[in-house]
Amino acid sequence: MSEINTSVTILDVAREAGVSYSTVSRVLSGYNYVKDSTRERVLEAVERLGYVVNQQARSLAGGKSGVIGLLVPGLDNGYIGEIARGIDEELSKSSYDLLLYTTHRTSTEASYALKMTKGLADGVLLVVPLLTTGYIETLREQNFPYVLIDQVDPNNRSSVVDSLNRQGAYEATQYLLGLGHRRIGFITGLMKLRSAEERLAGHMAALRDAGVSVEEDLIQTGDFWRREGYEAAERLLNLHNPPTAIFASNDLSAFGVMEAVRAYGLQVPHDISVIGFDDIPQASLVYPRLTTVRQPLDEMGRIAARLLIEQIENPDRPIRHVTLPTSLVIRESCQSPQQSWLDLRR
Amino acid sequence: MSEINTSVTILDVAREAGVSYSTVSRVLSGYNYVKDSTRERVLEAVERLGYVVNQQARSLAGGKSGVIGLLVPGLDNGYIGEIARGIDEELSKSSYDLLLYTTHRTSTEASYALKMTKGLADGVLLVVPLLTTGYIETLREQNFPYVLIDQVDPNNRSSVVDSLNRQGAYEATQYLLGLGHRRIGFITGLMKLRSAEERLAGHMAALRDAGVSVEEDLIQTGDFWRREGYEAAERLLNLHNPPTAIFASNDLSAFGVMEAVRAYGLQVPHDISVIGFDDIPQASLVYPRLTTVRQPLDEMGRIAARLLIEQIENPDRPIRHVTLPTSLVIRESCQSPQQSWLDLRR
DNA sequence: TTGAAAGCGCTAACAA
DNA sequence: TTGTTAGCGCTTTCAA
Repeated sequence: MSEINTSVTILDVAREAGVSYSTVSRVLSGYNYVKDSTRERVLEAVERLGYVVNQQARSLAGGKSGVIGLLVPGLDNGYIGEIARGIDEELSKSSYDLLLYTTHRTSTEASYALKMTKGLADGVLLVVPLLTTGYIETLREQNFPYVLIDQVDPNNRSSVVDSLNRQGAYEATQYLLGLGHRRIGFITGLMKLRSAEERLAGHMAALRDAGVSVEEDLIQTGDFWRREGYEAAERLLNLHNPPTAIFASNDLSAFGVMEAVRAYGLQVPHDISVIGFDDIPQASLVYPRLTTVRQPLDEMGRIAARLLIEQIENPDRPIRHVTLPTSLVIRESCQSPQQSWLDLRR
Repeated sequence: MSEINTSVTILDVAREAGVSYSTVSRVLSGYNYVKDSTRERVLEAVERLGYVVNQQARSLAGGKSGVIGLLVPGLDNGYIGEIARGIDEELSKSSYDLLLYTTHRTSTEASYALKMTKGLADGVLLVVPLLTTGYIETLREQNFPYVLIDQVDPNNRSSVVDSLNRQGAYEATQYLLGLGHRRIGFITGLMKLRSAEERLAGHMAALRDAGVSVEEDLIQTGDFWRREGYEAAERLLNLHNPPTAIFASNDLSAFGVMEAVRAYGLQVPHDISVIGFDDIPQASLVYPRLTTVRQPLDEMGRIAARLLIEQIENPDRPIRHVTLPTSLVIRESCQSPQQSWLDLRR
């Protein structure tokens, strides 16, 4: 290996400034008991040599990395992007860097999470579906700072930032009922996830409270992805007596629904109303613009980042659970049921 | 899996396995000359103690961090997201982790870039507008691996992955001309950037080659953002003799154009055709679906990541410049000019 | 206010 | 095939 390593270390700076290298370290880490003239000389030397601190060494010696880990399933849906934006925004106000891990549904979350605890990161933000919760326990036992975003620790022992899924879904269904819909198709999310469960529960509760009976056929299983949304919508449209409105458990699957509706030669919202959940940026770009339940994703990210930093800098802080409100964003994908296309076909 | 304990080091593993700790190191770094029985004993001890390697220490000692830095302006446009997806996909096939830096237009790129060279990352991917190129020189001088994405080193001494901006723009304009448009508005990108320059050049060339005279009013300055797209479109629509088509230098500003057109009570494509550049995911979600020049962003990310890894693992590799083709994606936002709304108003 | 020195956990010569 | 031993660049006692 013939690399010329031109890297300047504090030793060089020390020599240049004519002080010991621990003094340089003190100046650089903002230690206060340094004579002003010394500090100045050191800073000058730093400048002159173009010295840049080596983070690795600093973290190894100091036990802190200045890095916050973010564990997400992948980058391929607006949902994660919004959360990441919020996190990034908050971190840019601090001195923490962001180390991004995508698990790509390979269920290696646990190993990533543990890797971060070993020096790589000072804390970790988890947006990962908790399919296996074992490592959460491990993080907790090791007293390693972490915050869950949009998911819940079944044991209620973790800091969490989420939103009122159940209530959001309740309001969405209420809205559809208010428009006059009685046959409402519902496409679930990935039912292993708490949020999916809660959205379904909110929907059912709204129906129940309105005295509308629940038909099993109208509840179709989805997984929060567009494709499943499409297919679940097909199943709904193929029913003997199809719904006049479809509530998809997130925007991505709502897009799939809209596609399916179009593929059936029907129109949103004239023939079928569609409502989503999340309000990712694309929701206001699709045609017709999607009516949906807004989850303040970016804010969830921001708050989670803030909680995490607090926890890192003050380890005794008790865990916190922050739940943000959702809100119904009414756009153009819903209307009162018209004379049904089904009737027309009869 | 047995319980994980943070403070387990290779020393503990060595003791547990009854070998020296360098032997443990050998086993863990996949060194081959280890007796099978020894390897087994070590691995067992690792398992039993729940040992996880400390990356910081490993990188400090080994001179490699296993991290690739990604420097981007921000996460708030589909463009970066697509590139990041490609990068992430490629990295997930390797053993590199991704450290994400967003500069938030604070022009601190240089310091981030240098920070990464000091142990934090083994190489860096830059998607940042090169407003100041000084640090690129520094990277190069230090022989630190880096690859530029969608931007060009004016000195031609860097590895680059980009696409045929000029030709893409040429084809887009040609397409509009083919539809019969003669008054085509053009909204530039941020003109400090090479890509913006090239797209304008392609547009002009197509006009010239078709013998269509260029009117200065029809070229409006934008900055690749939606808002400027909107405002530039307004300026075009306010012209005494407005265009029948608008070519925006990227999709984001094309969305702004569509909004402006709608705000003027006009319809895309009936009254005004709109064409974009990039083909970010949203382009096929807007209404009408946007006709645009596709840049294979995810592939650019993938290739850049691959080039970077090659360069890291084989420092003598010469720099490379990969230029990917663009392609016109015809959707629904363009049509032949109709009897103009302008005429109607007269 | 400063310097000396002991690590942080690991890799990689060099010996054995 | 394995052990010994320097460091990697920095932080942080402990003394002075």
